[in-house]
Amino acid sequence: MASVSRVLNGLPATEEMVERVQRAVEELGYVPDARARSLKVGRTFQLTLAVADVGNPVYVTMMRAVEEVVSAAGYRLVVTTTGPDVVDEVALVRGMARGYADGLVISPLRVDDDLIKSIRECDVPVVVAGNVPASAGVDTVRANSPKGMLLAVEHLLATGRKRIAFVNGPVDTVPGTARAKGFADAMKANGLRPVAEVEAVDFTFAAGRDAGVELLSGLDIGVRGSGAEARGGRPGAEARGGRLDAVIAANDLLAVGIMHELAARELVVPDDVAVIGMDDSELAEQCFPPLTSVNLGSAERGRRAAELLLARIDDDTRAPRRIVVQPTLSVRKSTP
Amino acid sequence: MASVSRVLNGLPATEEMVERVQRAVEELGYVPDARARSLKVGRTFQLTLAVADVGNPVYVTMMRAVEEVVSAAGYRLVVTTTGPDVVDEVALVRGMARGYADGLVISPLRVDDDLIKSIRECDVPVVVAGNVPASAGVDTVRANSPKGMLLAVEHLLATGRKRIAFVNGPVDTVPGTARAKGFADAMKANGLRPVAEVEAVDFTFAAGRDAGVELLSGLDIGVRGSGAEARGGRPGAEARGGRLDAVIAANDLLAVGIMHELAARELVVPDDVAVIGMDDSELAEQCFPPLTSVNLGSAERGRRAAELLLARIDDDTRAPRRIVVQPTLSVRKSTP
DNA sequence: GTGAAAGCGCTAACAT
DNA sequence: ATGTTAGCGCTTTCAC
Repeated sequence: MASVSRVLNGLPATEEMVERVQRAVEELGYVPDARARSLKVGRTFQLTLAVADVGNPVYVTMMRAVEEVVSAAGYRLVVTTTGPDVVDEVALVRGMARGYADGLVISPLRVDDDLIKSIRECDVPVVVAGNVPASAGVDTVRANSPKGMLLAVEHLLATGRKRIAFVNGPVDTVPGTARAKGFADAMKANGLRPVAEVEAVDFTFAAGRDAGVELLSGLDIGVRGSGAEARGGRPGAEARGGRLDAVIAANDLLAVGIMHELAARELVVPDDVAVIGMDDSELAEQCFPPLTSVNLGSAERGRRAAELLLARIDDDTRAPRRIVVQPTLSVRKSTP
Repeated sequence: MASVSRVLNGLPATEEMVERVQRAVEELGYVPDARARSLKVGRTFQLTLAVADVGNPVYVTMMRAVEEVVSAAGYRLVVTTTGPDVVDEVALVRGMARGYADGLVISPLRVDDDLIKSIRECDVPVVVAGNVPASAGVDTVRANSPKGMLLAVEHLLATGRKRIAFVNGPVDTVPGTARAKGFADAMKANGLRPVAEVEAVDFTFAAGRDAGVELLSGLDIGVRGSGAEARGGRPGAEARGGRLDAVIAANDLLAVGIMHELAARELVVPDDVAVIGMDDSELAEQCFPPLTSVNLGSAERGRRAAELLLARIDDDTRAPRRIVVQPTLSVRKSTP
């Protein structure tokens, strides 16, 4: 009956009809079928957020922000995981054409032409929370990694640390490349040369530990007092060429992994080595000592991405926008 | 054209037809509409996992496990957040009748009659990853909290600690009540009385810190050497009635929050106070010192819940099953 | 303001 | 083996 639909959707109806419908709905426990509805009206009132790894706390921050904006606008948010491979990201974007949702916010770890093509051709609006070339012509909200790196390096410099190592994630990822370049530029701008650079296999805690092993054994400073102490120096990170003051990690999970390897070698953070993470996720606050971290604005990126998506859904003719969110530094005990 | 449908679904067709369809699909970039399909076949091939808080790492473990089982069975998994309120859980379960997915795994924080009713009456199969009364007559996979508490208490006892405090989450939650009872029983079984008990406002890190403040100021041992040291005792946690040896927290987030408050009072874990968490989440491994934690089998619970859901979808006439997963203890540096 | 009827895109049953 | 048709449950004309 069409009147049921009208009443349920708040269209004009007589008082009596409203009551009649409400009673019937109550009695039968009737709930309209969302699939049939969306088939007819062409909208699902669902939005999808796709992230690479639910275990990465940066996505928690982002999810919360997206959820807030999206639910305020009357949409349901569902989250899916893509994993680290670009083919799975592409499959997800292609799959959106099946009509699962009215829009997609995707934070891709790896980007290739296929992915960009799939986004451009996608039947539903897609906003990328991350960095894709301007030529791609898609809505994006990205962080300013280089600026963030500069904040990190200059903070270390300001607190008297010059011998800096960098632990990056895989450079074949979008954040990996951005941070590699950002780090190199930031160091150069300050007349510094890195003590060491290590590339972790991915952006996880376990990879951070492995990278820590590589970093610290590579520098031959694994055991406190192995050299510096004997020569009367402060026990700690002594490289062939000099001390290791500080480590910058490409995200918080890597930073925490490294901190564990430092501890395993009895190196104290921040006394022996300072550590800076990136993302300023909940983990930075939770870890011990609390981790100084570059806030790349994941909450704001989530919010802006969600807003962009809603705007795009509203009007598909707008020119693609590219929003950049500026970083700040959250200084904590790991770099006093 | 029905033949297209047949080819795409792998039903018998002539070679030529298959090719003809494939070419057309390729050219047009045709993707079948999942809404229309599910409207017709009555299945979405999507499953939903609902959790209270994406920021709680225990759910990360569970999500991974559920995802694995579910995707192996050819389903898409989507994750939604309910928040801590039972009314939102109820709304979510009720909403499932709209046909968003073929089944639901829900890990409810709070359970009331309304929720149980909504689950029983739900048009799609629901499996509860958590504890609901047997009388509810729903499929459940739950942890054995009491047994887990016993492992924790007996481990502390075996490592020479008797003066144990307990920080629980809200007792009006399912895990909160289970752990309160489990702790009380485990202590009694070992002839112990708790030094202190604190109820955090929820199962988060921030609540853990607040609970830590309450615990440590309540015991008047906030500052190292405030009493014990003066009397020649080991500096550390001195209660009115005696020392505080150890803290058991109802989950890892609370445990980590407490560890921060201990550190703020210059109490060293484990030397001054041992700490045990529950859930054995990734955070237990990541935190420092690494946290001894009761593994309540969240991965296995996720796996079993997913399997139960798939079985239930297959056959809706089976009697409800109630699976209990047994805990183990992951001993780490926080309780050597 | 309400009922009747068409149709969203797909698949399953039927007819060829 | 393929084309035709009905219908999944809803919303939205279109008459009245």
